[in-house]
Amino acid sequence: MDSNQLFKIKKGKAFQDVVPASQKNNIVAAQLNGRLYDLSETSPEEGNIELISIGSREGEKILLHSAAHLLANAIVELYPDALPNTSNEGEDTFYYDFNMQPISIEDFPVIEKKMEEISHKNLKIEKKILPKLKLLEEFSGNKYKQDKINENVKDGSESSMYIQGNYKEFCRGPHVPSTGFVKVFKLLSISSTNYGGDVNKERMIRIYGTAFPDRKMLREFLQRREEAMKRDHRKIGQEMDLFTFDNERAPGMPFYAPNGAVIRNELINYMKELNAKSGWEEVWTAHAFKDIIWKQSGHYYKYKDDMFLFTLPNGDSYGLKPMNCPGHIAIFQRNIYSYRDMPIKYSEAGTVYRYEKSGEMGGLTRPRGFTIDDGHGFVREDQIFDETVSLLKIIPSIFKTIMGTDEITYDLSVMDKEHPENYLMSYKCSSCGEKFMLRAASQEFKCPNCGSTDLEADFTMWDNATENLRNALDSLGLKYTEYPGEAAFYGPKIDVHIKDALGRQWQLSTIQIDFFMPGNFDLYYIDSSDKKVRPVIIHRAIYGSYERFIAILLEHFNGKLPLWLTPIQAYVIPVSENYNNYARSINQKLIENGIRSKVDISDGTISKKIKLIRPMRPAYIIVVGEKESSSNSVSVRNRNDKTREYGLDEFVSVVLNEIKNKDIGQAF
RNA sequence: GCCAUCGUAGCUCAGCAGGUAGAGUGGUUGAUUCGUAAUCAACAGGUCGCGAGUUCAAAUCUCGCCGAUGGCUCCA
Repeated sequence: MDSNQLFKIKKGKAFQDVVPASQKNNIVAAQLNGRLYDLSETSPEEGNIELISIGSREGEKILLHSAAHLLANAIVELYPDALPNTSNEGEDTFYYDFNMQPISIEDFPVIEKKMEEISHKNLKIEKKILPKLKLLEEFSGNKYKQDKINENVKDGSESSMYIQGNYKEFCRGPHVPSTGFVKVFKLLSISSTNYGGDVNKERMIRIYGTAFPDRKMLREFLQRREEAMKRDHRKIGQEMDLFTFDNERAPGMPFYAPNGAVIRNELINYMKELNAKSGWEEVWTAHAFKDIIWKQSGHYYKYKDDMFLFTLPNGDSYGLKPMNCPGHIAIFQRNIYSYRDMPIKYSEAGTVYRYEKSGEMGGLTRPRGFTIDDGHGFVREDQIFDETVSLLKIIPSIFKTIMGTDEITYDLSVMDKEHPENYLMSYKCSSCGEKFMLRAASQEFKCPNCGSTDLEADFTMWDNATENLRNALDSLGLKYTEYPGEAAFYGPKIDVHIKDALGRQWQLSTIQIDFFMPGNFDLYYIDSSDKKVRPVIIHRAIYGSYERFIAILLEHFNGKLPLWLTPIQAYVIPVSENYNNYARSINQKLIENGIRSKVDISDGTISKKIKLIRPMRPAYIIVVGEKESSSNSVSVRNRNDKTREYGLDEFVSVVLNEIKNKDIGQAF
């Protein structure tokens, strides 16, 4: 990526006059005091400006943005009835929403041709400042633009409009100086959306595209895209024979075939190990509960449309668990606890069922039944810090071990103190002194004891929990971003994101503080002065869900999982029938050593067998014939198609070591 | 739930101006006994997602349903 260059500018001078002649085709905008300007604008003050090159991060964004406008320009020329709404830019792509007749990707060539045409004309992109009323007039035929103007421009004030040829756009800018700057672009896909993202409003057509400074970058982008497609976990899952879906009889429910069950079980076992080390005790809870528990937990009222609910012939109403916490709470409630017993920490590979709407499902990433590495810690308020630290210590090491990545980011979601009514808060009644909890936005705002509405909010619990999460992050020196207003209504939380091999961010782990459930279930422990005290629940998941995590791992590793997770660790092929027995004995020896091995004594050539087994991504393919059988050795082929000879015992120990160390790469 | 596209053999896909299905691969059997990405041959495999309609005739056209994919919304 290009770096931007610094220049001095005087007040009132046009930015474009500062651009060196040799750079005219490369510079798209200027930045002064953190604000971006079009090159055609004049500087409001004297200062140092940064010239934004088309290849820089900001430049790319401007390019994508301008490409979106180029698309809209082409669309209105080709489809005069089309009403452009709004555009947006992502990492490498842009989209533009239109209210227009349905089109398909078959129309792309024509649209792209029109875009090219406009680009070739190299129309100047001009900025015009107009008063609000004038702007509304300019866009009188487009209610979307008018809405946008009304939303963004105060009455009596002014804003900018951009003009390229006959096309005008209400926009803040900046843009590239002329349409000719957008010369390498491609339309990618089409989808639909609703105006303002509101399902009740009219449907819009969203067209996605991309643009780059040069052809090479576009080509690379398309290759990366294709690679990501090839790595789709559904495709890899089929090639490796990991799982299947029975769309007719159990839509949205993943079924693990033996190979997939291996991966799942290895991950579960690893989590069990980690839980044991950090004091999270394994429990097990049932899958079906009478609906009273979901009514008590509050899930019923909020999520009943998204739950699997059923009534038996005798009238009993049940629901499949959409969450594991009530089950863990039920276990917690079997006993009475002293403050000395706390924390009580339960964990379970807990399968939950959520009736995701038909369009919301997707492979393993969004199934209707999935298993969470769920944990619920029942803790004293003063234990939040320690428990959070302990989780935050373990989480990065887990992902380092499994995925080999250090690229982890942390989000701290806290309450929006301007709007305490959105959260479950402690209140003290000013007239009777009663203390209680209440979520003002969804409950009647009055004292449950005397009915007074003179209530005093008490932020202590929230402040304390938030401070503990913050301190936990700080004490480990972890960088994090704080998001006010993003907390759940029942408590603050920390989310952990991992970047995969394709550069995508995934939210995996979560640590949530919950003040709500303990109240719903009237949980308590006995403190040192013999009083009942409400514990706080810490919800935690590290992988998130096994299904989603497996999908992420498959795409991250392109199916070539670390050996300990690999379903077929060794695949033995004899050179001919004459060596079937030797091949069998190798296979047997590997299996006896706990290595997942298979032997292929079917009729066929080695080449063919290798060809057919490769998509299954066995870690090591072992070919044996005369040479090996006479020297008790194996010829081993790794996933990079390199081969190497090993004595049998040596190979076994190499493999066992690789498994034990959970190595990311192969032994050779 | 909404919009778009799609649903043909275990898998990948062809057939769709309407005339009741075809390839490759996998499977089985036989021949071959083979040194690291497809040995040869024969055979078996499908009520063309489900249901209705139009028609003498539907995989093909129409409608409804069920599913899948990409988005939107949602994601405790």
